[in-house]
Amino acid sequence: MMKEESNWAQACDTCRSAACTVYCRADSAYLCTSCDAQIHAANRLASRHERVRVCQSCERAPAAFFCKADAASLCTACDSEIHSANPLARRHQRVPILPISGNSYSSMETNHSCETTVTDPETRLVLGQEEEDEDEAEAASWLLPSSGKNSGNNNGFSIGEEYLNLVDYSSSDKQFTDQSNQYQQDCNVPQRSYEGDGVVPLQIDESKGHMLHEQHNFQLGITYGSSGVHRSSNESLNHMVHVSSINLGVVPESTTSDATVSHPRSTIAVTDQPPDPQAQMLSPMEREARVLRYREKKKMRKFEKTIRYASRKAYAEKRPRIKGRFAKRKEVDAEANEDFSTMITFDNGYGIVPSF
DNA sequence: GCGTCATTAGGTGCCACATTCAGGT
DNA sequence: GCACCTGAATGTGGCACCTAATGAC
Repeated sequence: MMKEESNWAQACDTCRSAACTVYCRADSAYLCTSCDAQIHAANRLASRHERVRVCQSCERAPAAFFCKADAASLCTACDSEIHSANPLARRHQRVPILPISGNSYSSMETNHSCETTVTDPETRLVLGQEEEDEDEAEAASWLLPSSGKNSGNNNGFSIGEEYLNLVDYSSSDKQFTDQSNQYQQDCNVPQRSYEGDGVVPLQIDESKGHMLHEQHNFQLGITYGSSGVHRSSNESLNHMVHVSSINLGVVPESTTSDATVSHPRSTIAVTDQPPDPQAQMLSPMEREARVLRYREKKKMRKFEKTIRYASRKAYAEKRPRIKGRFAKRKEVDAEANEDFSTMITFDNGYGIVPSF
């Protein structure tokens, strides 16, 4: 398939002028936000097309997972690449990205922010557009222009042997989502475990939750046991909760629970197509460079701390501390008095009158 | 529906400590 | 190449108090 020349991102199959943001499985087409909204709002049938967000790293393949720590949607290849880089990255919790259906971007918002839930579909669309514009601008800053990278439908990473894993990964991924769905149906809890800040699958039976996470990790090619780094799912999850909530600057709000992913189905088949041969031309150095740029960008964007209440900040700054911890004013006063009396005694010993 | 009061959850900065990483031997 | 040590870098917990949100009336 010939694509319009673009230096860095998969072009929209419809307008061929904007970078694609979603992949429509029914149409087998990569679409930009506006075309997606236009096409899938045309009629009821079209509105039921399932779309998945395009990988934010390579921008060339449908995203399969959302990394909560990095706040990024990643295709299987990028996910595997990035999260096998180091032990810390391995701990990032990723959840399967559910397809978007209907003419809204609610799932995107769910995946990419924990901000106030917008119920109005039109407003959602606008917000989605703004977000996409930001994403596009962001992507331009870290994606490398490389020859022949806009000619395929898949991710731009050389996968080679990895692809073999990904095929299995992809097929088993469906198992994963099917099991997840089955459980949700059994418990009548719609997508509870994918809730905004609720990184920990709160209501999942321990054995099932463990099984699901183990399977997920297995699919991602992550092995904990052999290196003695094995952690229980609870342990790792608890760890990730803190990382994600602090490092991402995600501020839980009262409306967070409303951000539940609402897709009735969660079938994911994002690696159906074989990898684009040209996309495999990227050297390991280029891949690493991309990953590094991606991480840098995410770090800059997400690690900024958000101050919601300046008044609280002001109080916190004024608040007395003992070894960095907030201290009770009484204790501080008592300590100050003790110091004061000690000082007086000490000073008096030398016959010096303290001047306060 | 509106106002008042009580209760509660969560946000805030800084430091000590823990953990991880890199480099040297 | 491996193990061990050391210092640097990074991540995390915990504290008290105040405010916003929430519920009851």
